[in-house]
Amino acid sequence: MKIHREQIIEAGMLLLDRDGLEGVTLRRVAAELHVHAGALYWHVRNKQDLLDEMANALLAEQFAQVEGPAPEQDWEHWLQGICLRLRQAMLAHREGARVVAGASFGRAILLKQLTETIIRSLLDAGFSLHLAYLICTTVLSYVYGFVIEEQAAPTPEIISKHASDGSILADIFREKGNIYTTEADFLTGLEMILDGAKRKVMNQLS
Amino acid sequence: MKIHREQIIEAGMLLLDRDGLEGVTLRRVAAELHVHAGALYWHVRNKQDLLDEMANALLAEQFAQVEGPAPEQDWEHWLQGICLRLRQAMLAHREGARVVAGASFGRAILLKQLTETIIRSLLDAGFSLHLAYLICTTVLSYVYGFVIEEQAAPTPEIISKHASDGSILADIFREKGNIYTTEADFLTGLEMILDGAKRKVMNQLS
DNA sequence: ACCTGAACACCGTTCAAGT
DNA sequence: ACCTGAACACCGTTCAAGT
Repeated sequence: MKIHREQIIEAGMLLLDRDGLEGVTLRRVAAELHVHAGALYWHVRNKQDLLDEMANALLAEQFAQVEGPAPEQDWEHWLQGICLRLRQAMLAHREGARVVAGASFGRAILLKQLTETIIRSLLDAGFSLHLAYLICTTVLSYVYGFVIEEQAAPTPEIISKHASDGSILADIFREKGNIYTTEADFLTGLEMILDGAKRKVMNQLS
Repeated sequence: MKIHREQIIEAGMLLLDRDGLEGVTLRRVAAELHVHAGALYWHVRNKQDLLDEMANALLAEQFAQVEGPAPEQDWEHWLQGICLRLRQAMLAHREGARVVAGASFGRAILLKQLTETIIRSLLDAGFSLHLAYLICTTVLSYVYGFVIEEQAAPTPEIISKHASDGSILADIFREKGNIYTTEADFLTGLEMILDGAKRKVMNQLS
C-alpha cells in the first residue's frame, strides 16, 4: 500500500466535493486510500497541512502561473480579472472559498504567489507598500466574503424561518436564488472597491 | 445544579477569551458549570446554537440598541461609525471576528437587526434594495476579513519562515506589528469602499 | 522508508433513567 | 422540568512495532 502526497490531496478534494468541508477527515481520507489514519502522518504534518495543500490544488486550476498586468493594461482591469478568476477557482469546489480563506501561506504556495504578484503590481502602479498591501487585503477579503456567502446555501429551514417576519431580509432571502449569485453582482461590488482605491491614490499623488 | 441559558453563554465567553475558539467545547462549558455535557442540551439546541448566542452577546456590548443615521447625518458617516463599532465589538474578545462571521441570523438576533438597519438606512438614502444589500454585505465582508486577519496573530514560526525568502510579504510581515493593526488602516480601506459606493449611486441616479 | 495496530485524549449528541 | 450516567459514533495525533 504505497501512498503519495499527491493521492492524499486528491482524496481530500474528492471528499470535499462529495461530503463538504466537515466531511474531510484524516480517517476518511485514509480509508479512501485503504490505509490506516496514522500512515498519513508520514506524508503530511497535520490536518491543516493537508487543507493548505488542498487550497493550493484548488488555486492551481486557475493560477497555474500568475502574471502581472500586460504592458499597456492598467492595474484595475488586471486586478479585476484576477478576482474573477479567483472566484471561479473557488466556485469550482464545494466550500472552496472557506478552504482558501482558511489556508495559510505556509503550504498554499500559490496563495502566497498570488498575493505577492498583486502587491508587486500595485507597487509598479505607483502605490506605497503600505497602501498596496491594504488594497490587496481589502480586495481579497471582499472576494472571500462574497464567495463564502455565495457557497453557503441558506437552508430551507432558515429561509422559511425568516420569510414571514416582515423584515427586509425576508424579501431578500425569498429571491435569494437571483440575488448575490451572479457574476454581475460580484463585479458591482468589486468595481466599488477598485474605484474607491483609484481615487485614494489620485488624492495621494496630488 | 440549576443552570440557566445565560450562564452557559457566559461560560462560553470565558472559555473563548481564555482558550480561544477551539477551546470552546460543550464538554468544557459543562465542566465550568459543574454539570454533565448532556445537560446543556436542555437549554441549547446544539453547539452552533451556543456560538450564535455568543456572537449575539459580543455584539450586545456595542449594539445594545441600533439606530439609523441622525436626521442631518449622511449615510456614509453613519455607516462608517457602525463599522468602527463593529470592529470594536469584535476586538473585545479573542477571535471575536471569527465568532461573528460564523454566526447565522437564527439566534444572533443583533446581527440580523444590524443588517436590517444598514439595509433600511441605505434604502432611505435612495438605494435600490439590490444595491443596498450589495453594499451592506460588501462592507460587512470587509470588516470581517480585516478583523479576522487582525486577530490572527501570525505565529513567530510563520514570520521567520517567510522573513528571509526575499518576498515582499517578508518585508510586510517584519513590520507586521505596525501595519494592519491600526484603526487608521481600517479606516483607509473602509473609505475606499464607501467612496466607491457613493459614486456608484451617483452614476445610477444620473 | 513507509505502514500497521493500538492506544490516548478528546469531541458532539442522544436518551433512558432518575429526582 | 431539568439533570445524571452511560453510551454511540466519531475525531486528530502519537508511536512502538513490523516489513
